[in-house]
Amino acid sequence: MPGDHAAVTALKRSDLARLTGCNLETIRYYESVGLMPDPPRTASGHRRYGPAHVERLNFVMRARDLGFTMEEIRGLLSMVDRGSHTCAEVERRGRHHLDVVRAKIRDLQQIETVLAGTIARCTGSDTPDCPLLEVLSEGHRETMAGEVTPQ
Amino acid sequence: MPGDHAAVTALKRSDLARLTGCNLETIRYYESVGLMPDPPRTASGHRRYGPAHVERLNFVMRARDLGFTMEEIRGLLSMVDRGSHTCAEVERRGRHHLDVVRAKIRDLQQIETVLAGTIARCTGSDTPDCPLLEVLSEGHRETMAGEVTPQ
DNA sequence: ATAGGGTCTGTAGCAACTACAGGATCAAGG
DNA sequence: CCTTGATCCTGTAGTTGCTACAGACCCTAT
Repeated sequence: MPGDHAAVTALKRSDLARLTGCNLETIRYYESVGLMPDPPRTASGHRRYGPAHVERLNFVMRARDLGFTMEEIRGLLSMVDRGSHTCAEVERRGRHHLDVVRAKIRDLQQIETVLAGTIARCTGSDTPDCPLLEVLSEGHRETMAGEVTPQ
Repeated sequence: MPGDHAAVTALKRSDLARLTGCNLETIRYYESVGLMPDPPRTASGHRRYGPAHVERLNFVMRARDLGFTMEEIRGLLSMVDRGSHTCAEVERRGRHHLDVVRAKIRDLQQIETVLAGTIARCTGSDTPDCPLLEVLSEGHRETMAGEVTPQ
């Protein structure tokens, strides 16, 4: 009789990876950093996951897709886990993250402007003279893309 | 008689850092990864820099400000060092980088759209119900911010 | 001569994974 | 029942682009 009742719905790590699209190793990583709970194990030590783990991992991956840092995700999850979350607090954190995203967009747009404008002056010829190299060689740093948020 | 003729214009690492605005440790790092050449040393092993090093470091920092990866910067520099660069080739690499920058902008704008739209539905109240948490809990990953370029 | 700075090296840490080595275990076929 | 190949386990190293520290030198000024 292979497997008991509980094991019928139990998922191996590879199943969880397949179901969520998450990398196999990343699941173990999320476990090690506390984003995923330690799952129950078989007698021989193999992880067994249930529907709750699928939901949890999907939450993490969707937050990741929205660019939340692991620290932010950990914060959101621990609020939810403690049941101590309010819409106001989640919104506050969301807005903060939105500010960060918008700052990154602005930085990248600044880069795009300089880069596109410079490349537009390129001749595409086989001569060594090149507007882009000139900008890199003689441009003033402070007018290019001021101290950018770490990507 | 302190210092010979050559040493009059010689810069210490801290001088180079101050002149360029580059972090002191980063200079050594750039040296270790081959972006900066090994500078001449005093008898006791202290690095001494000249104007060429200032220019080189400024080039690296401006390229960094434009979001070029170290691999790309290395490539540009080695072309210039060999004197084998052409505007056409530099432009090609610049355009490639521009494509990457634009892809990042698109990804972030996608994130911004979802995030801003979701947060706009937040009530800011002390209830646990929250549109953002709902999106993270039940949203479909493929409609959020499709497989993003690694930031 | 000595006190305080600066410099030297090597190494560890950050985010957020990804990948491998080397061993244990599972599941299916013969 | 046993073998074989796939999967699982753990720990650890690599990635990018730095930054920071420890502990040992060295340099300069008083």
